[in-house]
Amino acid sequence: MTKKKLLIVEDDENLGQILKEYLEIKGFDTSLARDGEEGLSEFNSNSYDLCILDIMMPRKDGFTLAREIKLLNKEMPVIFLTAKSLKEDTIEGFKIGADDYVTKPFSMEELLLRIQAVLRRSTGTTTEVKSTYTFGRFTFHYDQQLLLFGDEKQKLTSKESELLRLLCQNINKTLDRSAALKYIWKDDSYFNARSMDVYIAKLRKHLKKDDNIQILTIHGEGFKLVSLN
Amino acid sequence: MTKKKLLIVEDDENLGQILKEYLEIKGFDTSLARDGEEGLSEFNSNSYDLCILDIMMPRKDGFTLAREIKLLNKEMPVIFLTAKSLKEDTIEGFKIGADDYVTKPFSMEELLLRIQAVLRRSTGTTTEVKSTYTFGRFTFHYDQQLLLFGDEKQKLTSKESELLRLLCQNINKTLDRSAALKYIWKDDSYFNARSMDVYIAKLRKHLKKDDNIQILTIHGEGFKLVSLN
DNA sequence: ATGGGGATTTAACAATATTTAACATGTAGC
DNA sequence: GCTACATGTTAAATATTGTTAAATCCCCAT
Repeated sequence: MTKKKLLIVEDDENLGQILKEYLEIKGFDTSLARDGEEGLSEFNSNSYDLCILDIMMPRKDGFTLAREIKLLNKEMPVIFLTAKSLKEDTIEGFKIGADDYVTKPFSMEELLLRIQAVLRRSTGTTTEVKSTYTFGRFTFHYDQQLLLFGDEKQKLTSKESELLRLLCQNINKTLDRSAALKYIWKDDSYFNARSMDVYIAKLRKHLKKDDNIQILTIHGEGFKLVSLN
Repeated sequence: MTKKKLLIVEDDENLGQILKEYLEIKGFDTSLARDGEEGLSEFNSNSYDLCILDIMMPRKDGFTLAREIKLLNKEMPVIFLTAKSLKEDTIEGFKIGADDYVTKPFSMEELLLRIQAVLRRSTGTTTEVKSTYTFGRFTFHYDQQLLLFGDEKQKLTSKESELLRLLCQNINKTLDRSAALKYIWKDDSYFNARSMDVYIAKLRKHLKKDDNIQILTIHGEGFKLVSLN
């Protein structure tokens, strides 16, 4: 059995370091990021089995980061670290889909037990964040920003790729407008929303080669990439 | 024989986890949601054989969740978990259509027996929440928001699709106005109710191609999609 | 630094979806 | 029949999304 990969995002240097060392001794493979932004790019560049996120962090808080992580991988297990055991915080956390919640100060043993519990229950369900997607007669290489249709190659722009990836990652489910905007455009504003609409149009144009693939509009909510057959 | 799928909705992390683990050992395939909202979206995205719902939960209580589940699948077996054995609670529960009722604290064995009993009596009746409905000469693809009549394709809007799905799911039965409003419009208010009436009119217009299909008004209660022959 | 050229955003206008309003009709209870 | 209230119907008012093109931004080669 291979080592489980943990992503720790914690802005307190000391605590972060202690966590990392302790968990590595306990046989995990860990990465440490210092804030939400760094955490997201770390998450994007490697694949993990579980994320441990501090809530209060500079640049991007743990809740926001968790939402973005779940956008890419709904099943990714997340454990939050929080200073206070505020009820609202807890509720907000579980709304996002926290798998567990640890209130500081906590003992390393406690955290370890919770990590093991979460991993035990989520074994096998963990969906990797892929970089290649197949739907209908298309193959989409996110890495290379390339959309293949048979032997036709279509080069995509960065924004097109980002958006198509989110749609693929949520195939046959509704991709929330606001979540996608915050993820790709970093901000849900009027103009960004219009920009997104323009990109949806571009993607629809690319995808119209296959009738079985469609991007549906869910009015007031978002978009859904649907694949028949 | 394949594993039965159970949906557990319980906000107490400990109890939820214990239930999940115990029932999995007993050979069930289980999912655990932490509150009513999460429970509903879980229910919507997978198909289950039985739901075990706690009553007192944040965001959306078990009764409300049960009503919404029954809206999508009247036959879905439901077992309620409740802290107190309040008479009103029990009555309210059975009114909704509880199949059983377990008062905390309870033993795992007791719950297991009840689950098995409910499953035994409901075997085979479990109606899947489909995404394609056929009635009269129509075929309705909820996923694609598409209503087919022979080779005529009618594209539906999101709201039309949501409403038609509820009607289909309750075909030849009365769809409760208030329940539908809370489900689709998230809120039963005067204006939303009028909006719903407008959409009923739209659907009637679409459905008038087939005389054998009608949306009846059940005054003061709701609407009923009836299919003759 | 400068200009070309693709990528992205902004703008303007069109088309749809949804809600609100106004008025008509129907139903139940008295 | 009369009243109160629920529903039917249609159209106007809003809000959201679609579409296209111009304006801007950004990167890179010169």
